[in-house]
Amino acid sequence: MNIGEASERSGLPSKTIRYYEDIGLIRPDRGGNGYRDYAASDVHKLRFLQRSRGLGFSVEECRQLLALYEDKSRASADVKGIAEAKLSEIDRKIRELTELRHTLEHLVHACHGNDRPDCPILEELSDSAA
Amino acid sequence: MNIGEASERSGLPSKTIRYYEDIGLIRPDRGGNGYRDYAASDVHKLRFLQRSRGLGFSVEECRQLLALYEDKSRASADVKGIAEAKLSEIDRKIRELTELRHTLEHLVHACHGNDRPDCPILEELSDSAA
DNA sequence: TATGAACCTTCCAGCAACTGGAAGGTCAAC
DNA sequence: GTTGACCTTCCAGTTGCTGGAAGGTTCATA
Repeated sequence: MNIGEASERSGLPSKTIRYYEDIGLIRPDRGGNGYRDYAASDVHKLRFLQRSRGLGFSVEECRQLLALYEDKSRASADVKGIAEAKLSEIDRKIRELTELRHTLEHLVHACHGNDRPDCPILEELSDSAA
Repeated sequence: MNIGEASERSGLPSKTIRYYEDIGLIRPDRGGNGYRDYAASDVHKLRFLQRSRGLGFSVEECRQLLALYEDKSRASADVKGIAEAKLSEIDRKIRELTELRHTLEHLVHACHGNDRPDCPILEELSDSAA
């Protein structure tokens, strides 16, 4: 499939997809006309990149995560080590997002007053340092 | 407190803290010597920024999130609207992270073989489009 | 009191990860 | 065969930092 369809299916702009090719994250085939030709597996990788980038992983981290799928014959200690590091990173992100969610939800419920002088959540936040 | 301590407490490099001031995210006091002077509330904002940036929110989105705390007298419809949009965004991120976690965990457990020719998770991934 | 380390300041340059636009080739339909 | 929606490369600009130079401040120790 052409880049436009790959873009639509992956949720990434064509520009970004070409950029990912530039930096060696994906290597689509080329048709006789010079057009990039994406396989279904390419789209999966692109979707994967779209998600992990959106979740705050750097491109280099995404490259590592991607390698976990692609590099079938890699030394398993390497793979395991990287994967486990990423797993705890993901767990941390989930925890932080959950906290952020609670804070925000609390804010919405507690501070719905229109011209309320002080917001209770602000007091709370000022104390809950950590 | 000076920028060094604010950096330590917030987990953000001093450089980044100054940059956030440049683009108007925080406005610390200045001492007679010209040094920036951070209050505890500044550190809370910085920690908040550190987290939300790490979770894939853009600086502009962080500015909005921050406004939810700071802007006590804002029209409540605005605040609620923004907050609710952010809440569903956060929910999506949590869902995606959870999926990513499962995939990765599956990979670690299923593909621990050293020179295993094919990895079952790869087959699975190739099908589970969505 | 001075000297050195460890802070802080501004400014400017560079990098990461896109993003937009120009200039031009391809393709399918009418 | 031409129009419009694709695609191509290339180059410049933006965002969000990040490093380094050049210099001022503070504080402990000689």
